Amino acid sequence: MREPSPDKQEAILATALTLFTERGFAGTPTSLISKEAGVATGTLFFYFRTKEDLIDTLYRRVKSEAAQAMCQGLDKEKTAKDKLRRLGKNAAGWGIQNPAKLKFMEQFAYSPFVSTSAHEEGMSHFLFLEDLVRDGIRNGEIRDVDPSGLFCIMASALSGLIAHALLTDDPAEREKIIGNGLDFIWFGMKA
Amino acid sequence: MREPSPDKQEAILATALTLFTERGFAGTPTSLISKEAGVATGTLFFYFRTKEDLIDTLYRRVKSEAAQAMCQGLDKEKTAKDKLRRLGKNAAGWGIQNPAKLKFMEQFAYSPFVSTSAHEEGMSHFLFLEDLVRDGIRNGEIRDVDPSGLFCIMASALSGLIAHALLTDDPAEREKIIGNGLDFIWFGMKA
Amino acid sequence: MREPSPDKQEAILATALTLFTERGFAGTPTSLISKEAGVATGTLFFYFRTKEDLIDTLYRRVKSEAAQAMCQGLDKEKTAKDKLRRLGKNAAGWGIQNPAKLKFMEQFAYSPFVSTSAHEEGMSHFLFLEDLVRDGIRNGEIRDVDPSGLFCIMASALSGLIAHALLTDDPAEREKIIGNGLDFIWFGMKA
Amino acid sequence: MREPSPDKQEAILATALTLFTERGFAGTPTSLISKEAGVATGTLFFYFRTKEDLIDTLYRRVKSEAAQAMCQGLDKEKTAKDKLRRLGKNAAGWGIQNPAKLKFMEQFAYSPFVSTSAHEEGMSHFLFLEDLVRDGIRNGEIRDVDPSGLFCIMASALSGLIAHALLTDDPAEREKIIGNGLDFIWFGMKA
DNA sequence: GATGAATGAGGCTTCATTCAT
DNA sequence: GATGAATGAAGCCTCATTCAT
Repeated sequence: MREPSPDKQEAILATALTLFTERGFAGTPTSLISKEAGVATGTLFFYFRTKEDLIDTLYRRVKSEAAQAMCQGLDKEKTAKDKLRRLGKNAAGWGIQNPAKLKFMEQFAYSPFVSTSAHEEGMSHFLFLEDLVRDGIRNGEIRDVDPSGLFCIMASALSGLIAHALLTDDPAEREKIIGNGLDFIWFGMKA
Repeated sequence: MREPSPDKQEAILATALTLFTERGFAGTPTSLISKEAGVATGTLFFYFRTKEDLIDTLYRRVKSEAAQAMCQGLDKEKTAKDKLRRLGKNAAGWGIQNPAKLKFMEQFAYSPFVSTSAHEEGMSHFLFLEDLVRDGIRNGEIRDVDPSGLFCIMASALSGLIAHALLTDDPAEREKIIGNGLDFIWFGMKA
Repeated sequence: MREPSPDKQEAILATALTLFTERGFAGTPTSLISKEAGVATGTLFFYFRTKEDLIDTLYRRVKSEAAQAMCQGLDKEKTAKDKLRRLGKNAAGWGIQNPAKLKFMEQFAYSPFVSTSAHEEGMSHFLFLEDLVRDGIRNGEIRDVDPSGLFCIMASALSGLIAHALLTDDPAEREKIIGNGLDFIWFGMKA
Repeated sequence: MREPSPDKQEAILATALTLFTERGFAGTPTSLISKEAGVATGTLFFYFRTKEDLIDTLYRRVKSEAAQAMCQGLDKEKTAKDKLRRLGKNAAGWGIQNPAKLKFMEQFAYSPFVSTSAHEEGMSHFLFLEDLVRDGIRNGEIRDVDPSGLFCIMASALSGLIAHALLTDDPAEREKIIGNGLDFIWFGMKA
């Protein structure tokens, strides 16, 4: 029990995720995090040098987890259309399963509290998406316009879509919303 | 803004806008705002009861200004397609002219520092957009799916588009990016 | 009363002097200083940016005051012998009148809590003493050896002398101790 | 001292000596001492009950070692003059060989971090010096004034002398400085 | 003997806000 | 209206010390 206990570190991270999304970064005292996580003040600073270090670690993790969730089964799809649809479904599914993490990502995507390096690392996990768009253009499935622009809009649209899907609790309706949203995105992109 | 201004309230608002976007809300002491605005500490609290009151006022103003900018000449357009295109151009144009205000809006769109009432008031200026989508569906120009979903994705896509257009300094290229982006959105929506 | 009140700053300095000598620098919380000085926590940091700034200011003041006290009437004396004796009496007199300041000087003379620059400034007030020794050597009153060495030993001896004189409360005995001590120093220096 | 040492207690003491003189007592966390000494945090507290206990032990040791060094060959000298000169040379020699220990002694001579009892014990090793002065007075070699006053000034002067000798690296010059300084002291004391 | 994760009191400092002038 | 000295609650973080392993 006195060996490095991943439990405490995990408890701190999980608590911080919730509190940061609920109350914002500056609105969440480290003392509250440690109290809610059931550890002592000092313990938080044993695992994370500073409060910034804590949110940075959290940001990297969440971004990385989100990226991984989006990739599931992506290589099984052949066409760009299918890949994008699978991607969109993965993203929507993950976002709906992990609304706190999603909200955290959106809230801190432009936050000055997250270090530049963490922002960059977070971004890096999603670069493959741009290649995906590029490939679709090359083989004629997707409209031949600036791929980074397409990608950027697609990402924004997807995020809006998930946010909207989260407004309902009915799985069937969600399914429909997501389907319609992915149609929107695909019609916007296809050649 | 950094010179002794005849209108101290405006100086405070302008300075706060810049500093909040550059350093975040909690990262910006009111003392810094008053110093940069060239007024005394107490003066800020004469015009704004609290720091929250200041950001709230700012938020309402910026949202309202953005909404007004988007409406320019909207009633001159007849079809939903033309209305949406005009709208998109207005939005992109305003965002590019006022990047600080745009960044401020995005950064504080989900911020707990802005009061719920300010958020609601901000949102209210954009409700007419949903009607616009609804009308388009009614007359067959726009795909017949849940209008609020369409609107939500459209807004997100537009925001991503502007952010992307801001990355370049070349007006011609911007024009092209915006054109492509508006195409994306229209193809995603049209019947 | 809301105009810059030298009273509060002075109260803080006086309280800090006492507490630092009684309890050491690190042993004295800033909260204790402000409480004893009758001001709020924040007031201390309004007048002194940091705790280090406070001790630095104190150090500069005390050193400067001590130096000034030692110079009193020095130019009225003609010979090096008389000058040194007057100097020694001044020093002893000041030290006995201001034991807290003296203790403070000794305690923080080598302290890493006082900045190098404050140490240097403090030292600078006493450089004239070395010239005094140098003059004495030149006119043959003082032994012709390295003046900075002589000065250094003289200063140490003087400090030990005052510390010893402070052990008694009887003014007459003090007078004798100081007289004997100054003899010691003079016999050690004279040609 | 910085390699894994067979004797951890000694490693801790040696490291603490250096760090305390370099950074002060309060400026040196026990965690830093144990890290630099190459032991675990807990190990320090196995050998020393508290941080105060550590500095106390160190103080007693250093004072005792210094006293012992000063006594070397003292009984071989016959006259008070010779005894004092030998004493001075011993002290200067030791101080120059052990500048860290000397600095430590001076820095903590009045420190509230060192317990009263350690201060007293440290002082006790030097009491024989006062007897030495007393004997010199009795047999007419030394001026007949209060012996404790003489002793006190002598000690201070000696300390200043060593500090001054440490400023140069040239052994020959040091020799001269020490010689001159011991002359100063002797002339100040002799009958 | 030795380790180092865990503790929590307490330190320094910031900063929104007030109010006498 | 405007000022800025003054306030004190509250935040982040350090660090001496413990104790299960």
